[in-house]
Amino acid sequence: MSTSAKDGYHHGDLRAALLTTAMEMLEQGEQFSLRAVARKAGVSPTAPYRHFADRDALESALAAQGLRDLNDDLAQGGAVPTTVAELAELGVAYVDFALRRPALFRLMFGNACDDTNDERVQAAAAVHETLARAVATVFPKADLAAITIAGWGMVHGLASLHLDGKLASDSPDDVAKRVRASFTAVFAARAGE
Amino acid sequence: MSTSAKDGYHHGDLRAALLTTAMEMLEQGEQFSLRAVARKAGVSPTAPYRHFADRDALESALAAQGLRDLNDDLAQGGAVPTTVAELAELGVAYVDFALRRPALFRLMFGNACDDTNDERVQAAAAVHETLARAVATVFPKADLAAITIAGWGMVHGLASLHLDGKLASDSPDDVAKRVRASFTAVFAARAGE
DNA sequence: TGCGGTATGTTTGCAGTGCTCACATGAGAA
DNA sequence: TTCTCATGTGAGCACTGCAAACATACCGCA
Repeated sequence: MSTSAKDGYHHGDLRAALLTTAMEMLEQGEQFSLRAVARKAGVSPTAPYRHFADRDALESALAAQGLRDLNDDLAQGGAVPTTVAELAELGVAYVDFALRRPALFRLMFGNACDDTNDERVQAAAAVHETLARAVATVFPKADLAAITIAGWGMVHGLASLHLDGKLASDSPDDVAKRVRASFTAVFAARAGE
Repeated sequence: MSTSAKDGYHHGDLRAALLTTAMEMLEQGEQFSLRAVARKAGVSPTAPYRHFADRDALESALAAQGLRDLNDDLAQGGAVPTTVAELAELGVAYVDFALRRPALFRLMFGNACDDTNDERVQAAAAVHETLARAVATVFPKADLAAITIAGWGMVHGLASLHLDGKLASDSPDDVAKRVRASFTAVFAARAGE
């Protein structure tokens, strides 16, 4: 039948329901546990184990979804940046994502991610590629790998440090300004390469 | 009496013993819990509550110690860097710390740190200042705040991304090379400012 | 020297968690 | 229609953080 819930013993599409329920809890900053997700989905405490091997598996699925969402945010508008200023806006979007969805961001980047051949690894690679494509357009003559990693690192670090309160961040606007300032400080010198 | 353990009912200096025990567990990658720490310290499961309000308090104390250790690593040798290459070695040390003591690094930077007026906040500020001093020496004419934050962000991001497996890291040497390459890619253009 | 207050450690107990295993249900193939 | 097996349930184990109430012995004070 359809993917919507049904009233009977069987749910219909519990896997999807669990994922959306869990994602909602993350967004709202609620304490996250397999049992709590099951409870909120109106199902027995152990039902999730039919769809996820363990808690890590659920978290990985959420992280993969988060990486895809982040990638969508970065590709927002569809246009590949051509100037340092436009590249900086990619950074702003990255940090903004982290601050808007902190719990999810921590899930995406906060644990070892040793999962081999996972949708999660692929989603992370897609983010990397989006950033690399942007860097390649803005700095066609530069060392692509080095600049991409440097830029990703910087943006990711700014996001983490703000998220964890290591950099006082008053308003979101201030944070965005700081991100732009970092890009300017670091990349302006090589504009046009 | 002294700070060493004693055989009797009272421990002597349980607080310090708990901290070192917990730190050992972190270093060895063991699963960390208040009860496990108490067990390993040879004391009842709830004894730690006499010295730490809750689990968070213990973690904050460990994080503060970790920040101090990191700061020591960065100040290693005592000499303030004067060239971009020497500045890059600060970055190498930072990333190296994260990879050598991953669980501790996650404690230090992985949670909200909303603790006001804490030794932890102070320790984080000390790290910031060490980095700022280095940047000020290498780039005396540049925008200190912007470059410091950009550099800290980059280094911190590289550490996090490596730690979480988002950047394939074969050997520690490769990681160090990548960090140096990032510094070169980003700061070489403005050497001498 | 003896005494009592208090910091420190213990015991008991509760609610919550991840996870396993035996069992129940019913949707869909035969 | 029947039977099978994916999907959901329930009881239960070991563990966790944390809160009382209780035990001990170190300390200052008379």
